[in-house]
Amino acid sequence: SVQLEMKALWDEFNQLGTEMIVTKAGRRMFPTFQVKIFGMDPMADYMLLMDFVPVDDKRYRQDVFLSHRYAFHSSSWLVAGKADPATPGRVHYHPDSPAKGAQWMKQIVSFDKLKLTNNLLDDNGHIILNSMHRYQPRFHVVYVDPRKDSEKYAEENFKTFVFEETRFTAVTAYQNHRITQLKIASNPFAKGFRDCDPEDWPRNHRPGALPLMSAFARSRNPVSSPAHQ
Amino acid sequence: SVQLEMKALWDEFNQLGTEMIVTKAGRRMFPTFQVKIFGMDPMADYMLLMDFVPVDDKRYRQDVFLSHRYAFHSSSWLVAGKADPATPGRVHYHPDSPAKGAQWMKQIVSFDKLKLTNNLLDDNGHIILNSMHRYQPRFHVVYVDPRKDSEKYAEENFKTFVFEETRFTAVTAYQNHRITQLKIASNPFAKGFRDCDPEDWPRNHRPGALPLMSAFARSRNPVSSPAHQ
DNA sequence: TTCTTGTCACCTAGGTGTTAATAT
DNA sequence: ATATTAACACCTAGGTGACAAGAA
Repeated sequence: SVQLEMKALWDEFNQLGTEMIVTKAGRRMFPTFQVKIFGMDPMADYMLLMDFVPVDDKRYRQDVFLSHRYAFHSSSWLVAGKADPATPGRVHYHPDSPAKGAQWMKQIVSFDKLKLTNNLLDDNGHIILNSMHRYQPRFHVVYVDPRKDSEKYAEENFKTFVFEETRFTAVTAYQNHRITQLKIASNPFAKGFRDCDPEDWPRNHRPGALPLMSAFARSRNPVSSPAHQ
Repeated sequence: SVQLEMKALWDEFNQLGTEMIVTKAGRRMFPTFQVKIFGMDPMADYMLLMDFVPVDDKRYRQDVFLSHRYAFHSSSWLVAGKADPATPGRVHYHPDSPAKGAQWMKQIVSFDKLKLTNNLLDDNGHIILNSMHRYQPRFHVVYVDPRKDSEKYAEENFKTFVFEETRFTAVTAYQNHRITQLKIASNPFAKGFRDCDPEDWPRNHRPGALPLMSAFARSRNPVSSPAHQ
């Protein structure tokens, strides 16, 4: 059996409609797909892998409010038509594969090397997805059968686990501002975009440090760092 | 068979008398011990590991020149007496162990997670060495015998490789200034101490950047970074 | 005196959302 | 109009030798 790690965080994202950025170079997922595994044969070899299947055959587009004179981006999705041609159905093997059951079970298994791309010609082995389409991550456990006619037993030698709360829409830029804010609040690498962090602010506060700029005041050129200019 | 990577660099260090820093928290080796492996059974499982054996039973001390009025640190070593009591003889398993021969052979095997410490009570699994003592790194390949009476064959199921050019003296601070300079010149993480780097200086040069301070002018307190103060 | 320790500035390496410019 | 790209400031995480202070 398999237990999804950080389920509470996944639920929070899922409630808003999770979005995952895809880039040409490949982008990690956040939250990272992580699981605890139980009930393996400690001595047997297993391969662990993930793939991503379309949730439907639709293409989405961002919703827009039409006010009296202005248009506002909404946080909901409209169906924009039929899905684009399917992407190459790649899989991502956990880089520790193959390994013994004991190895897999003794700690959380993290797919933090997995990257998503929208580049159909990607040759880095990343997972290729269509932007503006919805996907369901799947987790597969494959028992490495030592018998030499193991192909015959392929059907019974693997097991698939699906956590619906990990569904997401692939995007090249966030569509829902609340998703952006939740990513900023929960991903350590986005700490630079937090307007304040009540949690550990007094601890880390250095009196002379430059104040964090608000998201609105931020712009690229006018801000110069004295150490670099 | 096994081939030492970066042999030219190891030779250069060895000619000067390689020194490796040991710290309480654990310090990586530089150069890193890396090998290419040939002739494994691609389908069989192997464990790869390293250990460190004393080269002799001596303790060393730094040499000093006595000039007319002053004493200068030399770059040679004097025997200071008999070795201190032996440290716990730990081994470091390559973290990918066990893995198939095919996996090990398809790329360079790097022991960059291995750390050296002088803390006899270390509980991070690091290699414990006595400072001011000389050591010979050893590399071991263990075939994981599938037979259930595999203990009987332990003798024939492993092979040890020794590269004499990887010998070094464990130190808590560098004794030979030329070793320090070679480390600075060849370790990317020490780039901050290079006085100049003719190789790619024009490329990386930013006109407004603070100039690198020379080794002599450097001191801790008078230098303040405007971004942090 | 000689060796060890802890802290520091300065790096490498790479993961974030932002933004302006460019496609479509 | 909407979607994508590429450069960027700002982080996390952690590997360097220098240095001052401490220990033996």
